[in-house]
Amino acid sequence: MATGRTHRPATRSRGIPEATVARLPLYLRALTALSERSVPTVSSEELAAAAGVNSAKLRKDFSYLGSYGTRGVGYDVEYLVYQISRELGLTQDWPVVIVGIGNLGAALANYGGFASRGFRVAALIDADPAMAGKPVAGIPVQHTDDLEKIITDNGVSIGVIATPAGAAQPVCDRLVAAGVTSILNFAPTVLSVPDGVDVRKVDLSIELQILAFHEQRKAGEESAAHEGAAVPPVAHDETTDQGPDGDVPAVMPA
Amino acid sequence: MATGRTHRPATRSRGIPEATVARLPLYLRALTALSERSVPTVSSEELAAAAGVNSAKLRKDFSYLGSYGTRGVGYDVEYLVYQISRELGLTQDWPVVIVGIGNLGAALANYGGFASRGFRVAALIDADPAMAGKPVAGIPVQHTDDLEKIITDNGVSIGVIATPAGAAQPVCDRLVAAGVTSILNFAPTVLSVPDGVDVRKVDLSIELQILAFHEQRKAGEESAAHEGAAVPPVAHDETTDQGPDGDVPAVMPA
DNA sequence: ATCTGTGAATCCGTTCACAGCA
DNA sequence: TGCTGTGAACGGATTCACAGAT
Repeated sequence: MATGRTHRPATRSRGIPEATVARLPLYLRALTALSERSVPTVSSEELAAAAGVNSAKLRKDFSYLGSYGTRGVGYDVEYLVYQISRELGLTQDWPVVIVGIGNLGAALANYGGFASRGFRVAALIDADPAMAGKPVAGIPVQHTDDLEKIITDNGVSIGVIATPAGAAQPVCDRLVAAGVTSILNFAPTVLSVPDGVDVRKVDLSIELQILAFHEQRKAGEESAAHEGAAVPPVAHDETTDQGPDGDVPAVMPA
Repeated sequence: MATGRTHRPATRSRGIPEATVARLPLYLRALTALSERSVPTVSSEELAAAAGVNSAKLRKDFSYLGSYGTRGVGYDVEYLVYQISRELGLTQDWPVVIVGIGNLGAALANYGGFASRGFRVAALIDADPAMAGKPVAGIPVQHTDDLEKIITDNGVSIGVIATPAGAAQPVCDRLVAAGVTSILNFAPTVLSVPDGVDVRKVDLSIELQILAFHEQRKAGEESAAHEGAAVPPVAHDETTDQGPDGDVPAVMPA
């Protein structure tokens, strides 16, 4: 069939599985690297290796987007970059505000991955009056008082919260009230938001705790070859699967 | 080496599902807050609300740890804090090194959540000689040349990589060679590591891209009330479930 | 001959609903 | 009565394995 159009099987899926959505950025990154090296096509096997997943998963993922490959050959790199970018909504440019310009907020503001992928830091906001006007990453910090105006003036729909835990929910409420519908939360708090607002959470201490769990298990296994009598070293998981995706992070108050 | 086998032995009760492990830190945080307010017991319903999950999931999660609740009453807060801490391996204290002391590395070093939860920043390492000796968060930065010695001297098994993407794999290799077996990677790269080494990844631009996807979908739905004829607005998920919708992380061998 | 696309099988996690105990 | 603990049902995600396209 003619590739190149949003072939939309009305009967079924307009829904790409969440797990697949979470991997698209991974594929996109790998493809972008190939594109920069002017590689014209890539097989599912090669691309999967570059993205850190297995090829069956990758092909299944791509099958949700449509039939963008060529049997016997592989995928056209440029074409796939475009299709995935479009699917992720990166062909437009999303203004983002960062609230809470402490160490982490500053790091985020300076993070180059923003601009390069469809995101633009529209404003930096902090509650400390002493910060107001000070440029961070070339962008002057604005005071929290102007939050609502900043959001509406810039048409911001994505907000990043990098405040201390205690400030996160109030900030979140104001962002949502002003029209933000997607939030990336670095504060170690469970945010409550109305229906229709997405929250993703990044929590450093949680990630470390998960690592500690596995670390402890490894240490225990070294000596504990007993217990039960039939517990092989269980080398954890098999394939090169790197992705935590989603959670956790942190910023902690005193 | 493709088909990595790794039989997963029918792990008995010692095998807590990954998804559950990923939530334990969440419960622990909520419980710690309750503990600080001297709340003696809590029901699955209350604790679930505080952690941002539903109560059935929480009870199921706890059932993997053992029967720590009292029917008709709830869970003893202090006891649960202890049990979960133990399960996560937080009753011991884990020395951690942070490699790459740029904006992000500094933010991580300053992050209070470390010390408070069983982790101790044993050293900060950077490749820039100009940084050497300069204290960040009260800890003097050391040069990459001494990486191996620092790891072994401090018995470090958990490393945090906050370097630019290009430096991540070489740093990772050196960490692993020196004895590190768990890595938290903030660099936007797929790391390859030998079997037995855990890698978790935190990637800001990926999180934003996932948000952009949903954001785009929301925008599209506003006007597109057609298509199919039987596709209700599907307000994403129902309950304010903050979890990363189910993905779990990572372990990856080479 | 090679590599994609995908049904079918399987695995894992979530939710349901109720039995069991305080 | 109230709330935990858990088998069973369910649903989503991963893997398998092969049909189909080039």
